[in-house]
Amino acid sequence: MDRPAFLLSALGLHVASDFTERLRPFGLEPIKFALLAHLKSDEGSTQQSLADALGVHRNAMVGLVDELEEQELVQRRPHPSDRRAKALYLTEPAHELVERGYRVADEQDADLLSVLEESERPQLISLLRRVAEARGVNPQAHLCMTQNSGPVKQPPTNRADEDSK
Amino acid sequence: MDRPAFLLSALGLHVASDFTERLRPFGLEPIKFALLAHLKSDEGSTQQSLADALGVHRNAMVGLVDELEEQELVQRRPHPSDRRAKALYLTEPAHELVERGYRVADEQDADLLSVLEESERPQLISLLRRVAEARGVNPQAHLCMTQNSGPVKQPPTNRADEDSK
DNA sequence: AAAACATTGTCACTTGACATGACAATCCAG
DNA sequence: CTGGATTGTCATGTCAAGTGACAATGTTTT
Repeated sequence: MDRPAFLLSALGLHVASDFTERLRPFGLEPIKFALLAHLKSDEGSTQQSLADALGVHRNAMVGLVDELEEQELVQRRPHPSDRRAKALYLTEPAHELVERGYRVADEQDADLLSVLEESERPQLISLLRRVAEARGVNPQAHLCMTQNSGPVKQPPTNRADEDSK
Repeated sequence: MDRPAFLLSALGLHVASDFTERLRPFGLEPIKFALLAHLKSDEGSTQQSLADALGVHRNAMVGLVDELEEQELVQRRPHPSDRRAKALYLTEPAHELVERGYRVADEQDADLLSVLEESERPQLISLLRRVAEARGVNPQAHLCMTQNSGPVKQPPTNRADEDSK
């Protein structure tokens, strides 16, 4: 079975599930890691804007933030300019946790590429990036790991509209 | 974000979801396509052996076969040598449907690789295959698309047990 | 300013997938 | 023949994800 789609799908599932396991010892799920990482580079943002950035529904953010707040990783503070919204902030432990999460990701990448020659690694990355770009793949939708955000938006097939079809 | 794990996960999700959509017009879900395809190359097998091959639970096969039987794509016949088991067979329409499913997969592969130069396509496939092989990725677990079959079994990291860790 | 409408965070509810456990029928080992 | 395993089936329980509604607040229109 040398079908690239097969390979990509199977590898993607493996990688996602593997990442989940690697994060588990830290009491962190991928989506929560993504949330914290986003927050770290954009503190004070609202639940809504974070939800948009992560591709999850506003309603789902409530439970997510509830749990992270209970773990003392984020704080809900009143938003300075909008009394409807909550401004989210990381605690100090959360900052460290995000760093560790990135290190986990680094390790996974290293393990993944360990079978390849040094020169092949950037090749693979480049090929993947080009395919992902061409297909309009959302670069962070993978952390949701749950449902997919609806049907795949079809990029115009790239080849000048295909022969017969 | 040039992390290969990120890219693979995101691309895998895209590809899986895309395949689901491409199959939808035929009234077929990926897991059912996999089931029919397996059956085509191994007619008369039991639900149990098919379940093992596809990585789904025996209980789940019941509903799957129920629906496929209702669509007149498979038949349950008494197993010749084991009166507990059912032997599964494809109907004629199902044979054609599997062919069409393979053609859909071919089209998806072509679309996926269409951004790459001719010479790069086998490169990507080869790199993916090697990584998948090294990580012990089950070549067809991707069609389940639902949950993952538990924690990823860790291949021995490939590099002579890593420095410090 | 008032009224109409949109947005934010929250909650209750429904839906559907998935795993678990039990069961009868049948097979197989001793 | 008896005890234990296997096959297909069903009835559950559990849990996540989506939907709709809501109060509070912000924004736009008149």
